Amino acid sequence: MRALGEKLGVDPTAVYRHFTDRDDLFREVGDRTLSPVVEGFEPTTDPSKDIASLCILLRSTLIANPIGLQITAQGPTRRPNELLITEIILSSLKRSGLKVPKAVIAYHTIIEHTLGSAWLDAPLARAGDNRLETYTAWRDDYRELDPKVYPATRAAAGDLYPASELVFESGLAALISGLVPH
Amino acid sequence: MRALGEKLGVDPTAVYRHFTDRDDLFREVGDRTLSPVVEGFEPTTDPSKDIASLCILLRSTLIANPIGLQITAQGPTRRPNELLITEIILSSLKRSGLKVPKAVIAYHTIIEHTLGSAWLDAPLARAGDNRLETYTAWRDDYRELDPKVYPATRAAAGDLYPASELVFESGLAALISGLVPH
DNA sequence: ACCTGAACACCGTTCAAGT
DNA sequence: ACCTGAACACCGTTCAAGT
Repeated sequence: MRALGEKLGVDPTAVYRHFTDRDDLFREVGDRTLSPVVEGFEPTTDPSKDIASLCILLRSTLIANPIGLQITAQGPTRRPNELLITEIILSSLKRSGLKVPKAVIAYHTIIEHTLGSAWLDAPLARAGDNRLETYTAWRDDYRELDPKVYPATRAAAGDLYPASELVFESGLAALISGLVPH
Repeated sequence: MRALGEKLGVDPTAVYRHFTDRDDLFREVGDRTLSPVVEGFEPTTDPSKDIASLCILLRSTLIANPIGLQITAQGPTRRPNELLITEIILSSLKRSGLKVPKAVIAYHTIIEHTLGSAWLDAPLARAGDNRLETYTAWRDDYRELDPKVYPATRAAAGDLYPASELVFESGLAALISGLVPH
């Protein structure tokens, strides 16, 4: 709050005139950061494709600007951009032929997968270029494990931590093809 | 740290003799909290079943004691219990017939799904009994949305936020059947 | 070898007072 | 209607000093 005050050229406590507390401010800013998702989304005639492209865009947007991520774990903000994202996913699921109780489970599963992936990948993605070096260092650690205690991990060591986008998208594809009629 | 010191009847700064910093302590405690997963796991002859039961146990353990969750987002701790969980999943995937590059992607996808679900559900699960009341309050909010702007969300309002275990397990089943040979 | 205690450099937030 | 500034009640961590 002090850093924000300085950035704005204003007393740190002036913010409390406009937001009840830090989390309230974060919810508002967090929803603003989602506007590239709503604006960048391009609907097609294929509901499964729409869900996939929206989720990929949502994940990369959250990773680029993770300010809203921690607040999301406390529940839905029910603010405009978040609601529009919910609407796009639910209406796509409806278009795909899913009725309401199953569509809702599919929605929660898919959004949970997307938010979870963004949450796990955000810290490393921020690190930028040394992300690849970090992965290499981890792999080296796994390579030094005792093959008697951890044989499968030791054998897989060199292949651990592939591109996180690949992991996310392969999971997303499995979820969509498992939960959405096609 | 001050609260911990008081609990131990010791100066708050005494901890720094044994751990380099707060995160170091949390990594160690976090791995200890995973021991019920390793000890409670009961292997069968079905690799897919083993992965599912391990992940369900891991998720509920993390939710019951989420101290290690935030640290996990900064990368693997590579401590004993975490490594054993990795080993169980990778060896199950191997048993199922998956070779190394694909097995690793399946591993990351499945563990990401499990950690992500625990992260999203932990705050509400801690709230305990008013969790259901919270869900009801949220549904009421969604029911009041403008049906012209959010038709699909409005129509699904009453069914949103089903039991989080159901959401997690249906996603897990879809992932396993999509990524693991059977 | 381990712990203490003062201190540093921070936090989010409240509230009376200002303009 | 909005901002200021002092103050409260906290943080994690360091480091010289103690036993």
